[in-house]
Amino acid sequence: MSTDRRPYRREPEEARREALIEAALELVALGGPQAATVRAIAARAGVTPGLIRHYFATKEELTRAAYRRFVQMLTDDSTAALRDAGPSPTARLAAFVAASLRPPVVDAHRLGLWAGFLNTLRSDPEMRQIHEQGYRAYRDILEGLIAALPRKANPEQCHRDAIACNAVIDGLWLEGSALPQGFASGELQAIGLAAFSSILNLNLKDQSA
Amino acid sequence: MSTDRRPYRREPEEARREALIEAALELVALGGPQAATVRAIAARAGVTPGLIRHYFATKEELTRAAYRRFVQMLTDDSTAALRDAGPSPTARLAAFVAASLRPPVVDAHRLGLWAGFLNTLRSDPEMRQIHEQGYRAYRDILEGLIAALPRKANPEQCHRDAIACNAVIDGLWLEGSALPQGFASGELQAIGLAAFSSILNLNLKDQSA
DNA sequence: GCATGAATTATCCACTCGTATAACAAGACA
DNA sequence: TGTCTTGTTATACGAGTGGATAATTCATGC
Repeated sequence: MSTDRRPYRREPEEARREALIEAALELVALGGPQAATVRAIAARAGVTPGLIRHYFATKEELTRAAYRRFVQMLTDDSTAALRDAGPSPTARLAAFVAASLRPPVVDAHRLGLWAGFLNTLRSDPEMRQIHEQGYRAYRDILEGLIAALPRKANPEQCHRDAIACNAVIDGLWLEGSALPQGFASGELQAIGLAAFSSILNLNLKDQSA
Repeated sequence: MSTDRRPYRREPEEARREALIEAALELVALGGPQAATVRAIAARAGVTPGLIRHYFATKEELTRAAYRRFVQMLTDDSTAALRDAGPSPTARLAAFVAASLRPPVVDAHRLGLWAGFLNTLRSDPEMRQIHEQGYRAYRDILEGLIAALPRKANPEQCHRDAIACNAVIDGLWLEGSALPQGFASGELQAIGLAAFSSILNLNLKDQSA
């Protein structure tokens, strides 16, 4: 008798983990954490449910890995712009801000993810820790860029400025992600640069890459 | 034998509906939609699960009623400040902005609610409609306040300004709600008023109530 | 070819969810 | 005080889902 078993390919470990994490993130973004069931994740990743436990001891572990990756993505995409930026501190900050306020960082999908995970953080302390690490890392980068600016400002001032600037980015990010049609191309970045200029008392507007 | 049945009081219809809606909102805020089960809602409202169907034909109906109330709350709390504001258009706008950027509108609880409902909107068209009605109502109020300002601006300009100003409020709201400790008392409102002043090219900062 | 372990299949068990219904009693009204 | 209405409780169902597991099979590198 023919056992019509589903054909499959053996993938390298990293690729599989990757695919599972990716699938989990997509599901959370689309339907919240309750949509990211083991079965749904497996289906979306193109494998069968049993396989998940081959790579992750428990579903929580997968969830955490997914969230870790999400947080990482946010900072990575903003930081990537720094590589191509010149040495000028002003230009580097401008590039960072601009990158944080355009796709793929600004994206409805990511907003959905963010919202989906938000109240997961309340219950799971480990998730919360991942969150806070990521948040701090992002703000530290921003604070470093601000501290390098050619202006008179002591460390405390830089710290407070970083908090305010971070708030501006977060707010604009939310707005741009929630209402993609509300802003013309580049408008969000222009608003952000203007706000930074006014907070930091210098001109970033002509520095954007 | 003694049937130790739970003692209870008969409440007026409105009070019960109110309590159930309130309980549902609290649960969504705390743990997302998946936490707002019929049983949990009933427990939090101090009744037994069966009662819910006495007031709401289905759970969806309760969920929608809850969301309707949430959306209403957001605009109501901002609009309330208009009642005590003077007749000056500038002062009225300032009062509206300030009210939108302080508790109880700015509140971690409300952010949790907002996030919890976000990806419910995607699946349920009726929920989406409630959302859009509420959003438009809010922005219409804002646009009305802006149109009343003593300045040279045609309706199209007012419309675009309203969108931008709305974005500022939303962004700051998010930021203030997510990081309550990040802002001193009144700081958020000050930032908002400054941003409005710059967008609308007039001075709102000395108008706040 | 053979051994290895990645991937499949099938199933379990517990639990939760929303819903339905019948019995009960609180409070209004006579 | 007695009776009626209906708000409220209690109980249960039936379906479905959740994550987890154990055994089986076959793709692949050596």
